[in-house]
Amino acid sequence: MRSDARDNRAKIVAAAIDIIEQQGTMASLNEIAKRAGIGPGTLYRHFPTRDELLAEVLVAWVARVEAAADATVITSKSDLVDWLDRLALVSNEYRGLAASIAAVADDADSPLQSAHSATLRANDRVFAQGRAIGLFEGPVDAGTVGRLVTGVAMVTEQAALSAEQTRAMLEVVLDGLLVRAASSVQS
Amino acid sequence: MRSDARDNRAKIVAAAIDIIEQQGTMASLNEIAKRAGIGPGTLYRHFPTRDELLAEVLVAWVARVEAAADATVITSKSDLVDWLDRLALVSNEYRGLAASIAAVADDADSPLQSAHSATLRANDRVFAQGRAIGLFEGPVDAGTVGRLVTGVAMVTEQAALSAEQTRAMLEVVLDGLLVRAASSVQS
DNA sequence: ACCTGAACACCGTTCAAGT
DNA sequence: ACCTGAACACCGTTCAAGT
Repeated sequence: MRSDARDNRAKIVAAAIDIIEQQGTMASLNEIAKRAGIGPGTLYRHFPTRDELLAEVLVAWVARVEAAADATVITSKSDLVDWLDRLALVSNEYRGLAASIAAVADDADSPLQSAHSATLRANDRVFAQGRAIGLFEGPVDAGTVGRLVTGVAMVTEQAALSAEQTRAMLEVVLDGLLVRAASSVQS
Repeated sequence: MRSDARDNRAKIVAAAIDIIEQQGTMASLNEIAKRAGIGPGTLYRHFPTRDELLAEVLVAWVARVEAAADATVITSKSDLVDWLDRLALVSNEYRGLAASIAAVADDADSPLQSAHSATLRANDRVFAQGRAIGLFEGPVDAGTVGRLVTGVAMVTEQAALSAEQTRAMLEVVLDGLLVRAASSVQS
């Protein structure tokens, strides 16, 4: 890789982080190119699809999601709600992010796959803690949980819901999960 | 209203129904105008915003939602899941519909408000049946239910989920609602 | 090998000019 | 009073021409 190419690539990613932070995952690629000080063709040369660029922008995000899961200690049911809440929040860290990741759920070859599977794994680990301390016993389908949280994140963004409205949904979701997994703790 | 104006309005709505059925709520307005055989300016004269046009397209849809609620008889918990399933399906009748309606949730003056409140009322009536036959006793927040179903509908579309995956989410949601409303029926 | 930027076919939206 | 359709500022995307 030539040094000017390497420089340009870095400039594109920096500009993308900047602009996607402000405008969301659907931000104009031409605008990102302009902000990076390069021609649109150069952006396409380095990132033939929007998702490839987005994947690069999300590298730090994925790390943060995994760190959040690692830092989470579950000692009660409300800790699990807190976790789901945090996950929904993080899924909306950039506008359109939840939708961008959801759109890729069944495409194993997508450059965004690591972002998608990172949230699944994070969820899995946290729920494993819940099981370990006896909050429930039966199986909890990680896919269903992930999809529910994504759905909650998507409405939250689209309808500009308050934190309380979002949490109310997640409490319902968690209660549903716990009943179905034969929770030993009620209410 | 002049007769040519009335004709044009009807042609626009017919074209909009056609094209929105195929392409979803975000279909190109210029394309709708072209299909209607009129200039784009004429479309904007009759429908200054996309939502005003969409509201017209949804008149029949709203009637169908209310008819569906009227035709629904709840005799068991699984009937309620069936209802939620039906509501999610109907929310995705046009691509982008769930999102279009959600975006308008807190705007009482939106032309789409009748579409939004129709789903809320429909839900309310069906859940009232559930309460009447003793499936639960406590209050169920219609807003929370509506948002959850919308969220489920949105992920379903975005991630191209199967009917089974969607239903799995709705079963969790309903169980959560019932626990929180002090259900007298378990599993 | 890589970059530029004009060009293409589209958007939504407006508005002078027509009838 | 209503309609037309060219025009504007934008998209995403491509590709000849440059270095």
